[in-house]
Amino acid sequence: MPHPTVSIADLSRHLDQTVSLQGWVEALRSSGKVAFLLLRDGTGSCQCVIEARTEPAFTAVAGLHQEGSLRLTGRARPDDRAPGGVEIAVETIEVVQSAEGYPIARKAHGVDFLLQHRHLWLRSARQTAIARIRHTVISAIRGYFDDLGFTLVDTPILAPGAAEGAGTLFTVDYFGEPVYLAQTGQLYLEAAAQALGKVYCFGPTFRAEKSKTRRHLAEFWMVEPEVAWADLPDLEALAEGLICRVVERVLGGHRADLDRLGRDPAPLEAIRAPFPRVTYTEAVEILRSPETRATLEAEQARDLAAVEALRKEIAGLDSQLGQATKAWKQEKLGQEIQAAQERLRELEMAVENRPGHMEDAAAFAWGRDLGGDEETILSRRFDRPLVITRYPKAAKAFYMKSDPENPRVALNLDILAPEGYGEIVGGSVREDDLAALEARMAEEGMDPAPYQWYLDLRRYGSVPHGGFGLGVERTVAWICGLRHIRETIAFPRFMGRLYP
RNA sequence: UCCGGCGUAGCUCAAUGGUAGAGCGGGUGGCUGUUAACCACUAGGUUGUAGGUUCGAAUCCUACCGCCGGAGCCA
Repeated sequence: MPHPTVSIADLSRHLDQTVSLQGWVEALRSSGKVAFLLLRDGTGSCQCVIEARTEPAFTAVAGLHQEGSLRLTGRARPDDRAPGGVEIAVETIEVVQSAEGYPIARKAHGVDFLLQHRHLWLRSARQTAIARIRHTVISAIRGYFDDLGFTLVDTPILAPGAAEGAGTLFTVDYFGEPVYLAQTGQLYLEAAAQALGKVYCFGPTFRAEKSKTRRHLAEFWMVEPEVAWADLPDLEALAEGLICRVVERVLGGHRADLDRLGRDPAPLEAIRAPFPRVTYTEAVEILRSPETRATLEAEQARDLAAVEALRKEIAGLDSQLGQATKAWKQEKLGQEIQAAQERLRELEMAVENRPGHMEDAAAFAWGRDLGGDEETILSRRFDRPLVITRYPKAAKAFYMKSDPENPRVALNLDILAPEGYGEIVGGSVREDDLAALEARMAEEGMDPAPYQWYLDLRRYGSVPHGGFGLGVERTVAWICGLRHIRETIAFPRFMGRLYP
């Protein structure tokens, strides 16, 4: 076969040439005189035209189904009627496998069905767009730290004990001993930071929390930098630069993918340093402030108007439904109505809950940890990620260093993604003084014996240091504008889901 | 663990106490430079499970199972 095999992404460089493509059937329409095969190969999609006089190709295409695999050869030519502007005039087809009975149709499906067929769902245009963006997010993260002179250090996944709450860990049998799947590499990374200065780890982490929400997974990926000699402003700047770099790389290379996901790029274009920074104490004041009350009242008014608008929209769709003649158009309208009703339910719930949120916010007591509702209220007041620092010490982990200017608070930071996507970064300056750390561990009732190696880090050349973790899936969900975190990873693991 | 919602054809959904249906997908035939093509025909069901009420249950009641969302907790 003298013709070059090319990928669809490269097709525009082969106009008016005869080329071979190999891939899968994305869509197929065939008839007495002509067949249209939308071929996808992982790099893109291309319409391939098979005319009835082109035998045996025309007969062969009749045996194909959605997601059937094939090789074909034909001439690449520009045509305005083809999606993408280029199509293949097919000369020969080799069906590799017909894919009869492919279960996922080109229509709406329920989430559970799609997750049960996740191994096939991955092929869809939407899922491949997310996968490509996730890849860029990860490579941008690695590039950012590599460019800054960080060294990657892989930390163990099998860990002897809990760094934080032990109830949230998965237990594994380790030669007869119970050990846990790591929920962070941090403690090990602190050791590495004293060896190499600037380090990061990047791997899967595990939480056995029985959370069934669209923000939670039992297995997710987290990047954790740890920096010797760093203070809190250093960490804020490091995290800020990281998020900017990631957003910039996605915007730079994935306009078409974002468009395919229906993601408005405008909120992402607004992501620039400096991010707004508040302390926990200021956040509490913001929550209690009349301005927040006014913002919430404005949101309430806006949502009430949106509820009215949606009701009208649904009524309009209903009347269209009455007039629609084609059955499949009725079906499509019916699905639009359902989607609108779902949005309506969400809005109505927001409207119903808001008075309670307003009361909670107005009465928020210093010392409580910020809950999801408070985070949402705070992040909605800014168009960029919000950096919140210096939480009450009591609400935070034992290894966090106290603020020397106010021992009631820790030198920590959380970063909330905009648009209600929640916490994407959590980190702190670590307690580097041996006596203070031992005292804090005693307060928590921790047995110091298994932590002797960790305490050694304070005995031998202890320095100020700190780090943070950034959750990949939440970041991808935010950047892609996804309703659900489960789409951000190829094979999600969460309560009740182990297949496929 | 708690609160709320939902389980009907392979899929998405109708049927609100009285003969279980439609679209998509599958199959057969026709037809068209098609864009979720179109037209005709066709196959496809223990209405999640178990019990109860009733002349009669997809529909009402009870329990269980499964799924979804939220709270708590977190990235």
